Amino acid sequence: MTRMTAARSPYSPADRPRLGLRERKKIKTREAIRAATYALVKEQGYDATTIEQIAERAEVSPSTVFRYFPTKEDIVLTDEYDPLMLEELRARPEDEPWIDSVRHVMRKTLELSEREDPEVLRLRAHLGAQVPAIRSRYFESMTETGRLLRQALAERTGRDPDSLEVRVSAMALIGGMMEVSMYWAESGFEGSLRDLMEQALDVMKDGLGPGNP
Amino acid sequence: MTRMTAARSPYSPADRPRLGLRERKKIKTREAIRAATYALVKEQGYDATTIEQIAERAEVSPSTVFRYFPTKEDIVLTDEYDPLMLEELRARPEDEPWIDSVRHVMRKTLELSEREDPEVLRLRAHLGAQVPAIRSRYFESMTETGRLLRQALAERTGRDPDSLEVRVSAMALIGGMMEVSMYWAESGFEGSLRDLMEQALDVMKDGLGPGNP
DNA sequence: ATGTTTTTGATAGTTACTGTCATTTCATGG
DNA sequence: CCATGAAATGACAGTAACTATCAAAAACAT
Repeated sequence: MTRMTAARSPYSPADRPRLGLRERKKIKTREAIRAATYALVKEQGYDATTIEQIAERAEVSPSTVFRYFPTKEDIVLTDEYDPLMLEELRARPEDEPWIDSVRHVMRKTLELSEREDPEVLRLRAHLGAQVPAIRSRYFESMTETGRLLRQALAERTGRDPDSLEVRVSAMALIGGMMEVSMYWAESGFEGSLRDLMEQALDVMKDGLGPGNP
Repeated sequence: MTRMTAARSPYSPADRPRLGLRERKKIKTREAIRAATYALVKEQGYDATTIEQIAERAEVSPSTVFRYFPTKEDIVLTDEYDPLMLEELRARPEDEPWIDSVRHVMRKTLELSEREDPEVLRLRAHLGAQVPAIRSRYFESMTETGRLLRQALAERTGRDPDSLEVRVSAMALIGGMMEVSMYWAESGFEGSLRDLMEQALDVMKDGLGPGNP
């Protein structure tokens, strides 16, 4: 956040339109749609909430909702953490074991997410555990995150990012992370997600061999 | 298959209606729907194929299609291997490392599947790689398979099947297996899926640690 | 053959999503 | 401040996957 390169703008120092009215409105609309969705979902549940209701509460037309989000699931799940994670990942030392890099990146991302909006993280995990459609989309988006991982893993181990080994390792990790989120939601959000995630990483690091302790 | 407890039936030994006309028709309808779907998908692609077309070709009404399969994706993906896998898994020696048991079970299941219908396995992998909706459903069904795995893993390692460790291990493995299928499809079905799967299991067994070789 | 139960098909409805086009809203140069 | 171009919006019509309901048809039991 606050990553807008403020840099000397052509405007006088104090006042800063920075974003045109159009852009600001777009952001507001996006937020309005998301907020409306979160509220309605909390009130009625996900399935019972229709796009029409969301549009009404957000004071836009249904068309506009679809213009901002391709699917209903995306309204709940869309975020912008991937680029941040990538940045963070690149910042890690070259010789660090990749799984430790992942650990750091995840920790940072979760911290950030929890600081910005602790509700959302929980709602997502909860819906991911309950609603199949959401879980699916959730998995898809983690798969995309997994692609970033492949890149990093390949660089660290000097292997082809498209090799079976790299792909399987990355995806196994994604699967594990996914399950952590489910576990967290299903156990009523006891304990911190970060701690659970670190435990999970320990398990996977040591391998799924014999008595993987 | 052929697990129907044949036991002394009230019929004379030679002739065996065994399944009433009703049951036989149901099986035939089911197969007709599946066959129609596979054919149409091969001709036109998945998205372009509608339930109406499927119904028409299978010579049933759309209602009936939905009565047999809850979703379009299920027509493509539904199978009955899970119970077989469970059986197979229980047959493995108690003291075998669980991941080796998985290896054997997967090998057997893939052999069987390839013997019964080599086309289907490929079509599924292909669609899983191409069509998001199918991939999602695919993942869901593997997740269910993962639950069986949890049980077995727990028994072997004397841990709670609902513990984070067990759940993460099982799901990581599922993620890895999922990726194997994608890999296979994306590389044009080169090599045998079984070999790829075994490679993947080796990778995961050794752990996702430092330079997981 | 007849009464019962199961399966089917027809029909109507809901909802997520797509495509198109006219209208409105912002941006910009004079 | 206004005219002109560009972007965003809303209204509308359409598609397709599903759901629910109910009467007709098929299989079963006696």
